[in-house]
Amino acid sequence: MEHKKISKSVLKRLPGYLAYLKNMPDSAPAHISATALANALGMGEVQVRKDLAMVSDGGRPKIGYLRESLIEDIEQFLGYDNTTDAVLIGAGKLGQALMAYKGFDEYGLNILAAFDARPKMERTDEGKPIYNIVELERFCRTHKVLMGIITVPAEAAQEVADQLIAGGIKAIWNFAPTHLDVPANILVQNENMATSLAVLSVHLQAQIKEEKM
Amino acid sequence: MEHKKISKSVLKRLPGYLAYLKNMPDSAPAHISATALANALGMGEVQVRKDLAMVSDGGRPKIGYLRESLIEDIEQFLGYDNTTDAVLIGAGKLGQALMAYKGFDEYGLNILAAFDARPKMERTDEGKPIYNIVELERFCRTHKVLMGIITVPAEAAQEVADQLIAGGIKAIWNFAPTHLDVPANILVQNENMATSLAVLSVHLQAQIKEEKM
DNA sequence: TGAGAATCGATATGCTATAATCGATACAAA
DNA sequence: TTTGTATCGATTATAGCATATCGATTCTCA
Repeated sequence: MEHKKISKSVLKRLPGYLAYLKNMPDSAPAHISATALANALGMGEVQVRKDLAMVSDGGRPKIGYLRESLIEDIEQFLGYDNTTDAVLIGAGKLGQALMAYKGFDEYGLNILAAFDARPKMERTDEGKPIYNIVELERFCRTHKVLMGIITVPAEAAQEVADQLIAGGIKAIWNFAPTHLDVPANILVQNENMATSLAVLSVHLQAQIKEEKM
Repeated sequence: MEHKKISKSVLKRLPGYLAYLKNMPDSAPAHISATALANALGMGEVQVRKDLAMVSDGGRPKIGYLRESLIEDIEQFLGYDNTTDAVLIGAGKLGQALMAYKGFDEYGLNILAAFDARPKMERTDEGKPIYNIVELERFCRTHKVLMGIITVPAEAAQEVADQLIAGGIKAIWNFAPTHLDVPANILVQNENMATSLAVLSVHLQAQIKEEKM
């Protein structure tokens, strides 16, 4: 399967399919149709079919997709088959929680080390090293790290981002609730809780208003 | 300012404006133009203007918006001015990290209590109670809680969601990497790290490929 | 007081994503 | 072998969103 240009919306849906497929019991049939997937995830069946067609060509009428190879195709497309190294900056509660999360292996993500302005310990509970932030740039360069995860307070985020970029990083996963200014070729993925909260909050307001009527 | 129908894309951008406005030093001018905002956040100026027009009408030519009242307007629109109560289920590392996050007050979110299948302590470090999950449904009903935050492992997420809904909840903030099946009037906001990772991973792959050429 | 500049708000255009439709294909059962 | 059905894949339509343009407004400065 060749890599075509893919839209971000499609890209964001793929992990959902993947998770569902992987969670199916082995006892389930070896084949699954786009229709079945759509129903299970509450989506339009056409959309699912189009999305799958972007990453795989194993779909057969009346049969569907072979689950095993579909999983493989999606994982390969998402690059989960070869691991990428990352560093995490900000060993606070959120940072520690991320370091402790086992599931990242599954996505081909390997957090090499954490950095902090004032490290409180030498290693995380999982045994990963925590360095002083002054080491950051050099570490990134020598280990050829391509991804940085920012879990520092908003005030410090921009500065950290600048150091990461100086260290040769190409992508930033930003958990700080602030906008980062970066060169065009650097990707910033904001994991901004504030935006999610906004959606929830507005929904709840509408609900309350409706109830009163 | 009346509440008009608003698209989700606009909604998701508002918190960005809000954060930027709030972070401006008091020494900055009292007025700010949509143009200035756009430049600061790296967006199109027309888009910013349209977004702001949805929630405020205080914009004056040559002057811009009065910062103070613009902040108020956005906050009111997002419902940050009146607090909503929430419960959190899953007092693991991520759950604890969220409980510890001070910033939620700012968004009008108040986490009343945490629940866990096997509580390891009676209170969080911040003094919020941790109850056994069997209490969940009753608690939600008696306290008229409208929002649930799910930070349990994927396997348990659906069951927790069902209990929340039985308890009368209207919105779910889901941190578990799985799809939740819920009635149509319940809003599920997925904070799915897997989707963000997918975007990052694909970007990095493209970068690597480019470099080799 | 009048000219100029900056900004807003509204309208119009183009694009992308989603949804709907239709024919083609492959298996199953008679 | 033939017919029916489920599913895929391609094409077309629709809708929503982003971008561009233009007139209207209001402040500043001479």
